[in-house]
Amino acid sequence: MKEISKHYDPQETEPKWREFWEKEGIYKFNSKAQGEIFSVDTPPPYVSADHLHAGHVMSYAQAEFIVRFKRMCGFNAYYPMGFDDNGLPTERFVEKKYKINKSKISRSDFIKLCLEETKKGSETYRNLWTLLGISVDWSKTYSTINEHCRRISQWSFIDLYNKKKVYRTKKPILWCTTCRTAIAQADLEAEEKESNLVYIKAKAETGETIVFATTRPELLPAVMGISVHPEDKRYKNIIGKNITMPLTKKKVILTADEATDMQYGSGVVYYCSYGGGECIEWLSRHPEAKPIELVLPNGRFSSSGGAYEGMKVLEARKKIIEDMERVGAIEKIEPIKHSVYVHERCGTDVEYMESEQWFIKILESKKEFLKRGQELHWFPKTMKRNYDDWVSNLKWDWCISRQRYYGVPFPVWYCEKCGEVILPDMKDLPVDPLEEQPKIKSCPKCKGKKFFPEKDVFDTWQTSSLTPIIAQKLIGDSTTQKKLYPSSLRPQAFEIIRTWLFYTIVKSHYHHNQLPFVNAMISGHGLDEQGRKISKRLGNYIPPEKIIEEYGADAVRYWATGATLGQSLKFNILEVKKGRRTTTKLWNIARFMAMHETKPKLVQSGSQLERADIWILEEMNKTIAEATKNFENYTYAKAKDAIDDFFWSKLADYYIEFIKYRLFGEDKRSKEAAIKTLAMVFFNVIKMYAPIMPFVTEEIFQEFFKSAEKTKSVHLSKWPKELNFSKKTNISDFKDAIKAIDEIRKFKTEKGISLGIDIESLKLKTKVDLKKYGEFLKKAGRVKKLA
RNA sequence: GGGCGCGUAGCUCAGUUGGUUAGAGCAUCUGUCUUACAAACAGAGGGUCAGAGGUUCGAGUCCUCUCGCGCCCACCA
Repeated sequence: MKEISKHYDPQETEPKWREFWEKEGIYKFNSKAQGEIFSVDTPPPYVSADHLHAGHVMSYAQAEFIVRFKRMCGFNAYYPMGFDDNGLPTERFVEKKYKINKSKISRSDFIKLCLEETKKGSETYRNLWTLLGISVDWSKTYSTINEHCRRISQWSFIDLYNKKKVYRTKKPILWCTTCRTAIAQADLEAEEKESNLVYIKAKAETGETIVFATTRPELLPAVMGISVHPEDKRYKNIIGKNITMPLTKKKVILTADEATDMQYGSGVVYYCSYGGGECIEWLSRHPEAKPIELVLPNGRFSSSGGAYEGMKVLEARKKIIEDMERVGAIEKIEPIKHSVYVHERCGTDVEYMESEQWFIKILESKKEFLKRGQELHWFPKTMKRNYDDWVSNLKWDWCISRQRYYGVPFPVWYCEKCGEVILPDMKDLPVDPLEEQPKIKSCPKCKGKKFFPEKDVFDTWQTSSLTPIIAQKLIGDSTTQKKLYPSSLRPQAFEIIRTWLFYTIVKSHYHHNQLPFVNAMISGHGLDEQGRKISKRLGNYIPPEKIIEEYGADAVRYWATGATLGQSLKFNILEVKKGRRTTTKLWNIARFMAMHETKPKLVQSGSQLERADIWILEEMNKTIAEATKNFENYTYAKAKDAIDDFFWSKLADYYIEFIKYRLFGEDKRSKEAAIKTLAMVFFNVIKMYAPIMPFVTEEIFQEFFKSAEKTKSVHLSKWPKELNFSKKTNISDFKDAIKAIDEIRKFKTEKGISLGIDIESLKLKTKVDLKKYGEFLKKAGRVKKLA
């Protein structure tokens, strides 16, 4: 027998198996392989996340436990990998990294930089995922900016256009003045901010002074109207009268509007274009009012701002308050805290402005989306509430056009003469209308011959909402394609339910009239050891590569297994260390087993099994049942606990001690039964740990169990089933024997006697059938006489 | 303001449909190099299960309220 090293060293073994898996294509998808397909709609991470940390590791590892489990259960796993590398996240990243501004660089240079960063980013990911042993099929990858994805994204747009789910219109929209683009409701984030509620005095034509309160006094030049509640007695007599604004001297009519809250401020509200969603709603009830374009796309005041032209919003606010104070138009200023919407990518206060944009209709189908949410299997169930809340509260159709550079272009031209929308042929996709002309020679509507391109690009989610289709179409043959949609599993984090998950359902509903995936597994966040969010800014993380280098990938994965689905998990170096110790322990048991040469041909019949053997086999069966159930429910933390408990406390601490006297004894039958049982049980332990710790289990499998199951890798071996063996011997009283063993151990420990030393005699307090267990207790407990 | 989740040993958490002295790991203390493992093993101490009230023969577990923490959502100008 060749020499087996005494210590398990992940640094040495892990690279070996990484190469082996890659070379042998262990995780390669084979459409002709047996087994039902289990397909994963892997989250394509933003490649702009150049600082990968434990949080990333956690969320991807968690999904991966399930894939490995399913693979061992005989499913044909389809586990591709994607990278989300277009749109604002990448642009923002490049802008920050190179300190550039979109307006000061050419579009093509900018895109070039983005592509470079994208490439670097995906390599960073691939390296870490490989280190971690994430079992994706690296021959099935996509990036959301590549041709494959552009084609599908543009196809989706045209299909929705044909289905009348997409429209273009000019209306007030959400706008980010920093990113200089329209954004969608899902891109908003509420932020609690300090502000001032300014009470402004205005003169009514009747001579009375009327006071209204606002947090946005700078929008005074864009005032559209002013309202009170129709029942408000204080103002009844001046409804319908002219009100003159201070400074601008602009006159508006005081209207009655039921939406006005009599209790808030002075009970008078002024509406301007646009102070917020409420102004837009008010406008829809008061068509007589005229919006004014005050804030320009760059965040500065237009000429409509008069004296404030060219100022940024906050400057103008300061100045206008000063000016009003000077003319005595301010009654008082109350400091308040209120939540304002900011753009989640850059934190800028969101403006509302009128603009022409493309939208996907979502408001009209809320009910259908809620129904889809009901059809979906949520893990954990409570996450559905999150989705329901979001869908029910939607207020805007999905704005998909972005006035940006780096993204999938709209496949759209317009007729110069009549403005007709010209779309390409599906077969010509993807197109870049900035680079090419439409194939048709003249406008079908007006026969015009000149066209101009749509310059906007898609919202990044317009493409990533199609990942199940993108993944499906990576496979060529159509028979397999059919089996790949919908995906079996969508693993993702909770904070993108309202975006990625929701938008994917929208698309699938419109395109295919079905769910895009059967199960959704929602993970929480990885936090730092104090429970704070991990971020580059706080620097509160150790690079995962460092941790892997020190403790091994298995150990890091072991930590990640500890999370409850949907809940955040604090990073805990002690758990990583525990993982490391588990690999060592597994290795040691393997060595022990190998000392007693055996082939895990495993247990044959019950006749030669002794009570301890039956006990451990029954415990093993319970553990297999428990681990299987929990992996199936995605509660891998519980699966891990069950396996840990069985392995450490039952197998290592008891069973091995129970059989030592037999392994070193004379009775060949008894020895054989013990060896076989040990091999059987340990083999199944290895298999059960395989999804969690793929490296050490592979090492042990290749070294000791290869002959037992004719597969190339433990990861292609069969997930353990409960073992059938003769249950003729009733061992329900074996727990008394264990209690007796405990008593013997306690006795020796308290006397300071080594457990390895035989003692002369002991009178047991534990009630145990000595006729049955006397011999066993004496030998396993190392006591010469028992009473 | 609404919703969801959490609050159990010094720390991190398990506690299934309510049922005997509330569990684990780590940490602490004591002992042991036992023919796999001292990166281990054996043992010990440690908890008014956030607080109050209620239902019940019986509550960490169910109900109500209070306090604290986290998250999601919400146009109050």
